[in-house]
Amino acid sequence: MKETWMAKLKEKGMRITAQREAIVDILLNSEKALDPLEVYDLTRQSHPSLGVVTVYRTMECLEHLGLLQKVHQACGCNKFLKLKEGHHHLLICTNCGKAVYFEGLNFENAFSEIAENNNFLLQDHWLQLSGLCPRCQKI
Amino acid sequence: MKETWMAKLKEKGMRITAQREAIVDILLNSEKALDPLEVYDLTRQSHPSLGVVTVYRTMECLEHLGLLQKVHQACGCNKFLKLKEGHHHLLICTNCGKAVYFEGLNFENAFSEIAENNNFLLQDHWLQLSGLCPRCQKI
DNA sequence: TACTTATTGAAATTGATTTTCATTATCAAT
DNA sequence: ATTGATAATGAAAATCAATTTCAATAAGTA
Repeated sequence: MKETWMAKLKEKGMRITAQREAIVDILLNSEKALDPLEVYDLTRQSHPSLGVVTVYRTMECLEHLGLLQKVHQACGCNKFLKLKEGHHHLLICTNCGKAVYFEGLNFENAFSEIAENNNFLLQDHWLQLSGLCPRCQKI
Repeated sequence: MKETWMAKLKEKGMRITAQREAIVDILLNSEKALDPLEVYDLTRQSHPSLGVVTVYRTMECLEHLGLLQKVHQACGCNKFLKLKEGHHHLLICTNCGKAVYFEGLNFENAFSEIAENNNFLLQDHWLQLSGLCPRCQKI
């Protein structure tokens, strides 16, 4: 996974640096969406000299490369999650933030119909479920 | 409509002021979601001495009273729209921002099933469609 | 190894939002 | 109507996230 990400960076002419590797490590190992300042704090534990700006810039790149996806939550709208190819709908734990991509669902037709009924030309949709993950239900 | 809103303010022990009336007018007459600074600019056209702080505070109250709903869009996550009772799903124009509540849709069961499949306890869901409104399709 | 150029991080800047506080205005009780 | 308690207002200061600037540094190719 990490190899894929670093290869994609290189492919775009970007350089592999210790900072970028550390940031990527944090993002790939997190099961919840993180905002730049959270990534900054986590990454600095192993890389204290890291600057915030680098985190902002790196995360912006990763989003443009299609490796990260922006996730909106009650606790903030600047959170990013590793993108799973082909999946855009998330189930998010309201307690710990754990995010899971779910599948086996096709609402496209229903959405188109609604748009038509309102004379809109459908371009996109946004669906997100939230609740308690298995672990947080037990606490 | 405005009477209902002002009555609700009064009911909660809040006072009716010229500023609040002006802000409520703007929000009730807008067919798109607005953020505090947009409301500030629009309201100042008829009420130049208005302060930004008052707009922030008033909108926060209106949200707590259940009269305004927060709407997240590509163009910002601090936008507020008058809440239509019982409706939470929106169709939003990507060009002009026009927002329409739609109905005739019940995904509750499908959503519950997805949550169950992932061992999550469903608490909430968030669905928003976006596209071009009738007017913007013609431009 | 040297050199080109992308990357970095500190500091300054911006822009939105919040807090503070003295002044003003609302509204209930006279 | 007048008064008075107190809610509301708005200017200014403070805060906080995010962006820009720029000189120093490091990556990776030649």
